[in-house]
Amino acid sequence: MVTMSDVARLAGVSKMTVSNVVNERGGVSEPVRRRVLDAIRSSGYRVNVSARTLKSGKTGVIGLAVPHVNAAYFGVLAEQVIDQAGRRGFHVAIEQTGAAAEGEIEAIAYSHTLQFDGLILSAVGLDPKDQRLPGGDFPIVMLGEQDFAAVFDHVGMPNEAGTRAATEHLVDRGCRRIAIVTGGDLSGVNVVTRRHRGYTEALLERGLPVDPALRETLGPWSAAGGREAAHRLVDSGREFDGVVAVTDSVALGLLRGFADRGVRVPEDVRVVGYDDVPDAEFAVPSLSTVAPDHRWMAAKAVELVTARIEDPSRPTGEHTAPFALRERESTR
Amino acid sequence: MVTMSDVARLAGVSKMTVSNVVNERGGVSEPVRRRVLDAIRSSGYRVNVSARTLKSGKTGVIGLAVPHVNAAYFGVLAEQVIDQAGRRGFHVAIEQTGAAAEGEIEAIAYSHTLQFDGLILSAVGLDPKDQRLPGGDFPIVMLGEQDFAAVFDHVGMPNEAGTRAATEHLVDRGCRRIAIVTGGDLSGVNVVTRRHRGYTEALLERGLPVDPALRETLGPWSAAGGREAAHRLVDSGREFDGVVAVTDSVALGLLRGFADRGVRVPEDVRVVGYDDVPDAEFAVPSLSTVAPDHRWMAAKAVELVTARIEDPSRPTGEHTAPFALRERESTR
DNA sequence: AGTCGCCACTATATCGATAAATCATTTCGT
DNA sequence: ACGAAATGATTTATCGATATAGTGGCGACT
Repeated sequence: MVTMSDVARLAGVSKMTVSNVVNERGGVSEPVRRRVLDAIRSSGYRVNVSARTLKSGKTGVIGLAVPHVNAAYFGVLAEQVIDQAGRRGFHVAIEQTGAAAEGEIEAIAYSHTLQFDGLILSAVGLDPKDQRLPGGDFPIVMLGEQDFAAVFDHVGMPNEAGTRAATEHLVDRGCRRIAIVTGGDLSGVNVVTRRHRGYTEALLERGLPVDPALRETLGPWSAAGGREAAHRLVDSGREFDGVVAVTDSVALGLLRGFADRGVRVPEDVRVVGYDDVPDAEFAVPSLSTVAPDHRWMAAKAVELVTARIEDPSRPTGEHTAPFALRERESTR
Repeated sequence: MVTMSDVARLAGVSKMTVSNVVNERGGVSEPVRRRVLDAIRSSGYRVNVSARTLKSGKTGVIGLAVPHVNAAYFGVLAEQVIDQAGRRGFHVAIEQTGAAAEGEIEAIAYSHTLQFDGLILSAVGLDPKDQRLPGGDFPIVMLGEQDFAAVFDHVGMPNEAGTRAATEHLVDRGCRRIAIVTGGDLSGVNVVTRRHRGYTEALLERGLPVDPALRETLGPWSAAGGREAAHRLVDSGREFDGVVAVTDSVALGLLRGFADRGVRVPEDVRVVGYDDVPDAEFAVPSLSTVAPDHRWMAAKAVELVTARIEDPSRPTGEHTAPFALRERESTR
């Protein structure tokens, strides 16, 4: 392995000068600079990032911790974050938390040990009051779900507004008995309750009753879960002409489940999802959905985490992504 | 920041003893071990990975470089690799290459500087003869696509066998004019030509003609590309009763494109894909597809890269994943 | 002339952990 | 009972880069 000393010897200068050239710090005359660059090229030298990190305390890496890398919305997010971080000279390392508080705490702890400069955490299991949460000493941006605004920066989705728009859209299309397929923790303030509130508010505003029987809960927010929920909705004989799904994965599962039972979408039932995953556009029927601006979210998250890396004492803030309602075949 | 020396002072031992406790190296008496562990707990000490890496030369991190993190099959792969690597005590850092030789070379170079212990590279743009490729000095496992078996370990997909099985399946279902939707480099030996060969071989074996007019090419292997290909196939008036798609993404696009034109699947045309992405099962109609064993591939790749990390001089090998044909509604 | 300031570069001391060598003690074999 | 081996802990010398202080030389200003 070629070290900086080797290059220094080759160029006939001190290794500090090599360091200055490598890091473009200036104060090096042009002929010497050229000699050093030549020596670097001919020796095939590469900086040892561990050594640099050890001395400087900065890694140039931002951690991105998500519930499952194998989830539809994750790819969109990761791609944007990698892109945005790259523009600011940061690399991104991806962690998987398993959608549990355990894993999320682990990711935070690991961030310290691996010495990420900052962490973007898409937390779903973590409670804002969890005692294992670190203080404000490490740059963390919470993404998408729970609201930790008091302690950390938070980039959230338009949960209530989005679901309200989705529900209103169904009403506008003539739906009168609108079901909601959701699941998880229905107490406190979180994604589930917020999206649920958007739904009830829209119904009340439009003068429609909120029927608890039209709330179908599911376990994992997956296509498989959605499919089974659709089966239960149909098989139970409940009457409904529209469904709001908590995510697109679930909505795509619903489409499948309705197809299993011979229920036509949108003729018999209209369906609207949330996320605008890539597949939503290509489903049959294509899926109407709430499309939060993922690019905006990624850009904001990276902006916040890099800002906090530079100035750890800046005040935290709460930011909500804009969204659009994509009207497609499933509500036509 | 708490260092090992701080812990040593607190426990009244040398820092080497602390190191021995932290790394479970043994040779430490139980009472001293306990004292050190207490000191670690009370001080909140965490090892500094940069320092450890600098000295030991090992990072405990395996790089996983893929074309786009935002691709259907990637999630499945990444999840498996993370899981398998975790079992062996490695973490996984994900890189994005942008599906170009440039990015792939970059990923390899970066692996050195970030000092990954090894790299699993899903190369699509790189030529096996590229001069920028490093020698056998760094543990690299090529995944999925090109065949670099002479220089690197390679875990491949059953390209020919899989597509042959898919094509034969269509024939068994009564298809006689089977189109193939593919794209990219049709010369040399790569995914495209291999899958294409599986298709032609199956047709010839079953005594069916190979009609070049039934080969529809596309640009990016995406759902959007598949959708457009379906439009072209239908609008051109070519007659066909089955389609083999080069990937599931393309196949899902085909389903969408046929729906646009009122072509029924499987009644009018049967469709089979390749990959068995999670959505294939939930599409309407659900997609018949070649399902390479992703878990097997991930396990093998991790096994190979860790083996080479331990013994860099071991001979390279070529490994092909087993597969299953999932028969679903699109060919029923 | 003196000295102040600047420039280009060098010397030295770390950053935090660990491999290898060393040093006390015990324990053991014969 | 004495040397050999085993045990438990410490010392020392790095790993490769960089922050900081320092050096010599030269022009400029008073």
